[in-house]
Amino acid sequence: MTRSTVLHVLVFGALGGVLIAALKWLEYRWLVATHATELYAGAVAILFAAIGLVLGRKLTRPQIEIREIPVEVPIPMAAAAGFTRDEQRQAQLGLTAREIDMLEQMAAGLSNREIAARSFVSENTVKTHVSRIYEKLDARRRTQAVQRAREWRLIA
Amino acid sequence: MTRSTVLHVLVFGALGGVLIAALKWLEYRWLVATHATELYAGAVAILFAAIGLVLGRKLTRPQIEIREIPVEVPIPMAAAAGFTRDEQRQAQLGLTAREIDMLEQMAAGLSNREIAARSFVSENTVKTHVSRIYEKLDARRRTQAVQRAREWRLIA
DNA sequence: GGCAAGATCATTCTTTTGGGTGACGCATCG
DNA sequence: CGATGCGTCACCCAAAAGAATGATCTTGCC
Repeated sequence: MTRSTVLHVLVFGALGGVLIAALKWLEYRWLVATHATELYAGAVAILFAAIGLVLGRKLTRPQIEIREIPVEVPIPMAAAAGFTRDEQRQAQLGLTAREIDMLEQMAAGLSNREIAARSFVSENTVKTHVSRIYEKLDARRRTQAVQRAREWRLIA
Repeated sequence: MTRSTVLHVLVFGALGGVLIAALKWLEYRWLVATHATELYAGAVAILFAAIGLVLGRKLTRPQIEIREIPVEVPIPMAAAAGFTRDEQRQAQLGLTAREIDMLEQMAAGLSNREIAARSFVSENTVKTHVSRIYEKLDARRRTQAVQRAREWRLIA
């Protein structure tokens, strides 16, 4: 194939393309001329359908879809792990800090001996404290004292 | 006013109505004849606008409007004042209902004698139960058993 | 300085608890 | 029917807890 041959092919191709385009253009003109009303109606239809669509979206109230979204709610400290000693009542009952201390260890399930060891005092001392605690809490037993102390928010 | 007068009024009124209606009809015919295209276009416009509207409402996804509405949520019993026994662990430890029963009374601060009286059994029986509880809870003291039972949610 | 409160310790005595063992009755289950 | 689990009860012994009393020491306060 020579260069001129290639050129010819390209020229004829281009001419063919132009010809087809021209024919299509004429056909289009004829279509527009003969079906003007239908085209007009079509255009109006499309336009108004679009307008209707937009209006339909914009002007109608948004549909409310009730959906429950789980939300993390911070649990109030006081209910979770927090504890506040009722110092009011503690003072009112005349419980000393040391006694509250003993009380906590009693509640932890420690024996007098164990408390004595941990507190670096004699077992007798612990017994004295414990006895006074009973008096103040009006308890007769260890478990009762612990229960009362809990109930009255003197210990956690 | 005589009957005939009334009749005349009615007849003239009717005739007038018919005349007006006729004139309107002619006017309408003329309007339709001269503005056929506009009317056609108008009708199409209205129709398609309606179609667009309907489609816009029906075929599009509903607009979701996320609106957070604070809702009063009942605090779960378990967290508020309620208590749920860890029956899992209870079974796992092999604690019987009777033992839990005793455990609760121990926690209430009752002595073996008191528990015996309230449960209508002998003090010895209570002691047996209590001893078994200690074994199962791996406790050596009353207060310790109560503490463990609380910790493990076996009692309130 | 002296008083009151709080913490410490001891001694004595009683009560309660806890450990160990054995036994009986009653269901349930394989 | 025998095994097992549960609830019941008893007896003995040891340990822990509780009651009562008295004493010392420190600290804060008037």
